[in-house]
Amino acid sequence: MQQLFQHISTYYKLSEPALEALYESLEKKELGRYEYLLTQGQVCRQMYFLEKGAIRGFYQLDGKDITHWFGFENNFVTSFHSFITGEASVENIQLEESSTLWAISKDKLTALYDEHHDIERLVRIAYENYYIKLEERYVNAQFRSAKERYDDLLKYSPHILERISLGHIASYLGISQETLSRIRSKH
Amino acid sequence: MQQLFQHISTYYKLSEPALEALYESLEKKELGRYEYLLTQGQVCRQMYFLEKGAIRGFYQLDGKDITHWFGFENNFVTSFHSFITGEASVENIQLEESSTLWAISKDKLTALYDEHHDIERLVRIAYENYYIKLEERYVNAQFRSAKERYDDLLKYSPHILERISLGHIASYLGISQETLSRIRSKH
DNA sequence: TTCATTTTTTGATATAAGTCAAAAAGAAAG
DNA sequence: CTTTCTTTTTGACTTATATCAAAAAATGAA
Repeated sequence: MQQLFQHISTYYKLSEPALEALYESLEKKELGRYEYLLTQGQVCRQMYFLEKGAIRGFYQLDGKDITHWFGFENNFVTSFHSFITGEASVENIQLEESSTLWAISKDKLTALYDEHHDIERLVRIAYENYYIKLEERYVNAQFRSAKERYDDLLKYSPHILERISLGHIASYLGISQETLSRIRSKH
Repeated sequence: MQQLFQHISTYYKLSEPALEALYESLEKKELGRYEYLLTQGQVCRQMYFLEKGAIRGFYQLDGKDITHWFGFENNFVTSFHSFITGEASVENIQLEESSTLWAISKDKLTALYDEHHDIERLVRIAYENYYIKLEERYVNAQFRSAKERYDDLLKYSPHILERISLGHIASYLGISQETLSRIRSKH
């Protein structure tokens, strides 16, 4: 919890009453490796803050898993599409490591927006940051070669390489596992 | 202006005083084809609402233009990274058609957040929507073939095909112009 | 209309990356 | 330690897409 509060203060400094209300709305979850936070078809009604651990989001395409994001310490994770629209999720969220999370329901978060302008500000700022990160990821993914994408990962997100299996990383990078293995073998 | 107000009401219904304050902060711009809203190296201090026209965002890679987004009627456009961080932009924003825009400066928008909680809510909701649209675009871009990406564009954004030159569309789809031409020739 | 410029198409060839199959290496279980 | 199962690597081959070059078509100006 301390860690969550520490992290969100890098986005925006909440007032004491807002922090207190937020505290009241959060629920701690401890889950083991390979457990699911969400499976496709469900509506995602929770937003999670990942205090410790690793998580991936993936969906099925032609019978294969496509991993399209990872979450680690200090990340907010949810199926954004489902959480925002209230529609059934097309993605699955699975733990890659045993993890400690803080969950808040959409209803409680919505209520907090009404009661505390600064919580809505914090979330607005968080969305801004998540938006530009995604935009960067998009540009890197679409307009660069497999090798360049791997080199970027090595440079900017080496923790992913240390904690996630090659198959999932290859999928995340949008390349085959064999190609990734070959790229890697030529340092 | 009517159109902007109409459009934002699909996100969230603002109070009368908020609408009035927003009205006071907007500035109308009419620009011609090929004019620039922003060139790389500048800090983007404005957010634009595109009432009528067409716009593209692109950056330079190995001497070539890479078009990574288009804007049309009812879109909010800016260099999000630069606007949000205040850093110099790596992208250029150029008009594809003569356009009518409404501009708001970051300073004025920030002031509006303080004065009107509901304007911050509107923007938070807009970011949510833009985030999930970008996420969809990301998944489509990275995990599908050139043909599938083109078919998607044809299905979901046919207006792009009618209004934008093939070279820019190919760049947007992350494929060469020749390949796009060949895909298209086989209906 | 005619000429010049830009955009799109077509052809030949090269290359990055995928697929299928099997071997090797690593991790887990008894 | 073996045995088993999973993950990673290697090899041979295929395929999608890029690149380079030139022709054709479209657009725009005079």
